[in-house]
Amino acid sequence: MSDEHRDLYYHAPSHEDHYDIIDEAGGYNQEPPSISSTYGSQGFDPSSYMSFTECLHGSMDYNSLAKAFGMSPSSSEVFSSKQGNPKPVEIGDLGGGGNGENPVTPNSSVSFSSSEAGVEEDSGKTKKEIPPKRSEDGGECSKKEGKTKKKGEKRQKEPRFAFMTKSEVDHLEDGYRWRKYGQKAVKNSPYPRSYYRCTTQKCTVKKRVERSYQDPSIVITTYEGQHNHPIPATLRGNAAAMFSHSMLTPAPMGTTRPTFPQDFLVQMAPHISNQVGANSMYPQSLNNQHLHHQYHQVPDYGLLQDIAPSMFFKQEP
DNA sequence: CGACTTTGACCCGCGC
DNA sequence: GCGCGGGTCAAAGTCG
Repeated sequence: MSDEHRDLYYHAPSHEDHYDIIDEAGGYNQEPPSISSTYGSQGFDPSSYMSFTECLHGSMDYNSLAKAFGMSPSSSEVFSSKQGNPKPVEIGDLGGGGNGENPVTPNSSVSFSSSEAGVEEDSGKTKKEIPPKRSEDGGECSKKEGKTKKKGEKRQKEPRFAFMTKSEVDHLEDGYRWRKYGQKAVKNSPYPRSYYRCTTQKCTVKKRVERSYQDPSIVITTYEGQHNHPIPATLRGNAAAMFSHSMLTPAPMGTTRPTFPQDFLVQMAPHISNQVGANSMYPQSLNNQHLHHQYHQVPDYGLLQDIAPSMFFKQEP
């Protein structure tokens, strides 16, 4: 795919989920980036402003998210802020279907993506997401039944958000409790991908965690679904506050609002690193153990493809 | 003892 | 039809 690096083309497997990855170029080791200048041209709609917390809690819809991202709800785009030269790129499934290649930016620190829920189906892998659960969980159908969903029937796709973070630990604390239910070797990568499920009853949120094979310091975390419950009390202290304050409240007049998802991260970084507070997605531990490592600038967008060719789509089909 | 992790097996969809 | 790869299951092991 070397020639295609510039094209950012990804052969999206039809069965794969598409979601968007937004690479942020905050540059946290320096000073907080100028949010408005970086993405101002992307047409962000302030009214669509929302937080990750909202996303996770289901209080926002994907169209809104997409809107907030400045993209069409049905498209998959990636925005890279390469030095004030934002470039939207479509991307494909980050982990899932993919080929296992780890889409990561060596120099980027936090990026995230999303996909719309229920917009497209997922052919098979998600089947168990709506699972008639298994007996152990309390009376579900047999595993087979769960899998035997009607053939043509499309499974509902859960919304997804993928984050690329620079961290030494694979499993970043995000305020929720997760149970690992699987681990798979990733093709073309020496690092395995771990699968986690929210331990809260009835919460079907899952997340995948994998490490970039190109840059082992980067961890790709993909959230799938939306939490239908608050952050566990024990963790909430740090986790929930941040967003509610820094992200959810309307921007004061004259202040700058982030225009893109990555900006959320950018904006939130200082909060995370300076406050004892966090949000549902980047709570306390991030704050303590990881975030200070996470924000790095993306020097060159092309690099993203070098690193994660499987994840990016060409802008035009 | 409950919660969580590990890990091999299994299932399914897709491409060839 | 077969093989591959991703995703999930579930038994066994580990930990506090």
